[in-house]
Amino acid sequence: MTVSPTLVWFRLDLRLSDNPALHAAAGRGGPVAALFVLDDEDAGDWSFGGAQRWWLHGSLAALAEALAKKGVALVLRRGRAAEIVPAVARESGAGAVYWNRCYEPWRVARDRQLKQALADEGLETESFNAALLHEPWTVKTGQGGPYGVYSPFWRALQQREVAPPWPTPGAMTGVEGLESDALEDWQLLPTRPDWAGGLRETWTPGEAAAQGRLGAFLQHAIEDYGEERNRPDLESTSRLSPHLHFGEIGPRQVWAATQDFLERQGGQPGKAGKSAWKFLSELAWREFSYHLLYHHPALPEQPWRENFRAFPWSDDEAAFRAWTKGRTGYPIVDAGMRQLWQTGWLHNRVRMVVGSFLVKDLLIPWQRGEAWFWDTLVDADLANNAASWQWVSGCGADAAPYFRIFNPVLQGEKFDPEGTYVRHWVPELAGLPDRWLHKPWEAPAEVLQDAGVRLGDSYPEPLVDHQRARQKALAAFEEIKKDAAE
DNA sequence: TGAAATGTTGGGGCG
DNA sequence: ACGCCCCAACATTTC
Repeated sequence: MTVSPTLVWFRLDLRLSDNPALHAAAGRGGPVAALFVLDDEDAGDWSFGGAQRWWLHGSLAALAEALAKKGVALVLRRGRAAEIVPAVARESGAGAVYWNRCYEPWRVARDRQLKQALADEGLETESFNAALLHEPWTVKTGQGGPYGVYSPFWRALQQREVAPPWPTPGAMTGVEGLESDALEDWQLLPTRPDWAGGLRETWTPGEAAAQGRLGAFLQHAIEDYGEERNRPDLESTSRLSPHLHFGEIGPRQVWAATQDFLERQGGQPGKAGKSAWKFLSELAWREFSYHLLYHHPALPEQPWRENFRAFPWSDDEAAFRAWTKGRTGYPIVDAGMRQLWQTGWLHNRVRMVVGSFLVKDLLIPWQRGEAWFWDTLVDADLANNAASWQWVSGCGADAAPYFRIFNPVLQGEKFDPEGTYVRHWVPELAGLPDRWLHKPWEAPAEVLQDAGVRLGDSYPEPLVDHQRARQKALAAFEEIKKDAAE
């Protein structure tokens, strides 16, 4: 008796290893069809941003090639998943449709309906966990609710066993004759202008590159991660975020590989061991964000702390534009915003600095920063992006206290002490001595002249005075504190 | 996963 | 020798 084909619907799980849906499809025994749907219409405000589209192109090309080697063609379709998935299931004669779960609210709602619709057509459906260490509904406090504070969440996570990764399927039988869009026709790559040069230089999308990143990190950087992770001038972080976002590598794989590293250390509580656990705790922040989003679907739009709805934001369009362009006059902020624009990525420490600056120095709503990051980050991830902006704004779950305002000068001096980061991304300041690099407006006129810096001309004057901006922010926060008390 | 303001301490200069 | 002041260094609290 022949087994009917299985349709695997790929989404943010663009890998063959540790892919439970694909693994189950291969194990079911019949032919396997693979589908990716460009579902912009379903996504509303949260369809893939520009940098993500660039990445998606490369990732889909890599996935198609890897699947082809296993005997399976990747079918590309564009439109509403609720129509396309059942249609491709019919076209392929599938008896079952498998996919890995996503946690964006719009996907959760859509997929639930879709699953019912497929079942109504008599198809077997099953969804799997490929994106998280643990499902959001399985991690509960002693009270039985979801965690709202990171530290106890992380403690709870450490008590749990992480499931091992699934093996990569061997050769499969494909389904012939399914029509597919051409990837090029989706026009995911920018053309006029082609702003993706820096992205191409910086990144290689795809599962193989993701594994390469992880391997290189474990080999060269993880030992010093604890001490150097906050240094944007060093290559001290894993840079796995876009690979994780698109599911080119899964968190269980990262967890398992890091545990292997820990075992090779012989379980010693030394620097390397502490660093490795620090790295895992960052993976747990990703997990925490996903759980928050799952339990609070309004996270990307609404402040978690409700009194922040009354916050007296400013709507200074010119200031927002200066921030996006990296022309605020604060070197560490500008360096970060330019790194983001050119490479589609930003060091986490600098994300906090530029985020604090937008929200607290410029008093611009965090949702605007969130939207800019959504469009420009290759790793733009609904859960991480929303949770992190709420964190830095002081309105999120377990957020930084509202009065925690980053001083961009001190942050620059502390985390870019030799100024290599600023000099690289803000070359017009490269000639300044270290002493003035992070605060050029305080430099004596002759120092500026020697460095070829003309403030207000070759490099902007500070957009705001940080000390005064800080006082304004604190006063604004006092306003909503009163509101909360009433 | 801050920074600034304020408080405390202790060494050294000096009358 | 002693008390006084200054102030850097560190600690605590406040925003």
